[in-house]
Amino acid sequence: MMPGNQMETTMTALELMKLLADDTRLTSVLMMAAGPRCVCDLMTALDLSQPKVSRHLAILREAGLVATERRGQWIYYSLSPDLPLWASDIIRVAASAPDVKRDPRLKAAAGCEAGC
Amino acid sequence: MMPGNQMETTMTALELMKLLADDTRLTSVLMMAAGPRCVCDLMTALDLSQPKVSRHLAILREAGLVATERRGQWIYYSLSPDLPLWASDIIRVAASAPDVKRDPRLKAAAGCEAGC
DNA sequence: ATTGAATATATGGAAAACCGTATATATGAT
DNA sequence: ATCATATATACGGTTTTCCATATATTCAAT
Repeated sequence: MMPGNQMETTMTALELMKLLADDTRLTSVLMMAAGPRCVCDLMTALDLSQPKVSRHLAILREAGLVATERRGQWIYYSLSPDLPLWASDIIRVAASAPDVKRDPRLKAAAGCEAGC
Repeated sequence: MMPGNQMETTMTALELMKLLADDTRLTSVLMMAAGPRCVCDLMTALDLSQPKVSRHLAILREAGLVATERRGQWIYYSLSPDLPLWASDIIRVAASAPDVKRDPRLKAAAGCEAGC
């Protein structure tokens, strides 16, 4: 398989809601909405174990919500470039919810603070 | 307790996603976005058992997403009038997803066809 | 007071989701 | 070739969610 491929081009509203109905996945997606993130970015920002982050990212990837790009030693995740407009709109609006704007985990600057 | 009260005024993005991450609840909410619906409306439109609809509506009500109003023999559910804008925006955008627009269950005219 | 219709809740079980731990793979450096 | 780092997956168990069935409540009509 070539890198940067998309597996799913269609997505239902229900499927998107299920993907976003988990704290790890929702917060990861909201971080990616501000730019690509590698796994260690998310690990440190969300203070979660590596397998946990990786497994949830795999779910997002298999659903076609996020795309991956390898850069040397690590892999960057970002929102899929061919997301339908309604889906990226929902993510954008969710990012405007007060509790999200207040979330300290999302205030971390882009780029891995752990030096990875 | 007085009728038409709201129990929860705050809601997080994650909580909303969890509420919408179930087919019965999502479709019910999308139907209510077009106007108030009684339980029998939803039962017939979605072809679901009464207890199933009622239980999911209770979940939406307890979360403060929907409000109820009794009219004689039956009870109308509608989107809570004091939903934050971001939440109603997400519902509105979800209603624009292609699979939702195509959903035959949502094409039923307002008002109970079963004559209730 | 009884009945029937509409709605709500309780209960037990099945299915799905999530998690921690352990292990595997892939890359880059020595 | 070996090692360290980054990431992915497999496994077993726990928790959560969902469901079907049965029962309770509430209102209106008689």
